[in-house]
Amino acid sequence: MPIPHFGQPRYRVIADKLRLRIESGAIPPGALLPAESLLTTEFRASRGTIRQALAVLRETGLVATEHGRGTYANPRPHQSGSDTCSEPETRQREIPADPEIAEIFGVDVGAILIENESVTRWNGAVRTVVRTYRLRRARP
Amino acid sequence: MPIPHFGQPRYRVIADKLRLRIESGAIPPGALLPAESLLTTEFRASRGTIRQALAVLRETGLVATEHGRGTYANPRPHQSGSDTCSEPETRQREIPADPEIAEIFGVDVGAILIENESVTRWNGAVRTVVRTYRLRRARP
DNA sequence: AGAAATTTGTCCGTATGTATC
DNA sequence: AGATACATACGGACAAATTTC
Repeated sequence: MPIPHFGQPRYRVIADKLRLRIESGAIPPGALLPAESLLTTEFRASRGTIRQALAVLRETGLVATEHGRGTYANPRPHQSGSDTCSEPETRQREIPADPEIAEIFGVDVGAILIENESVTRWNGAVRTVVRTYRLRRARP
Repeated sequence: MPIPHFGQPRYRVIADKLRLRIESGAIPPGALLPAESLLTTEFRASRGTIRQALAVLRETGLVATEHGRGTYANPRPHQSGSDTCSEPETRQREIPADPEIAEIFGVDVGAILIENESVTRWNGAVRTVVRTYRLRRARP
């Protein structure tokens, strides 16, 4: 028996309540949200509705979900005093295409690609490595 | 009787097929996609799965849906001239670190990294491949 | 103007697969 | 190996917006 949704959809109401908990600090950054199964009993909603609510928060980047682990609040640490985020260290080089990336580009294995690499550190530790590949090609 | 989802989830497969129809021009910009009820019969999938596939295309801006009307293809080409730039096709996977990237992160070779890959096409041809690497969250 | 048909939106319940602990 | 947690998928029901007759 579906429960009617007068006015605001239930999943938005639930999303708002969860957002309030995160923004108020009741669920601190990095902390795990209650499991979906718990949220179903707390909000008396089906799991599909709970997942819809979490999807809203995920789209806005307020939470991140990992398979088998759970949903974390505020995965991006906010800027605060002593944290140091280094300027990205970048480099460019030319490399031969391995079989996998050759197939993506639709070129022969070993074809020359231009790779841009950007390394970002956080408090000294490498946080992300971004590599961009493109074909070396004549200018249009 | 739920159908198991080996490899690619069904909704992603369906989303890819629909994207192909749009990018190939089989469904021209501004045109209506088949109704969800039609797609269920065509792809032999439940409506929920169809809606999940459409949600993928909606997130990338490839389609827009209006209540009571339908789902429109490519409402805003947002690309000047005759060039067509597809929204990136993304995927996430876990890979063992090769010696080079292991050194960057300061981890052992073979350590598991999370790789996000985004492929952007231009006029059908692959333009850029962006790969972002990060460490898998350490156990709490 | 109004009723019916169409189409998307929301919600429920259930079952099973897959990843993590 | 078992328990826990998220992911995918099915089917049904009703609500709300739009179009059609």
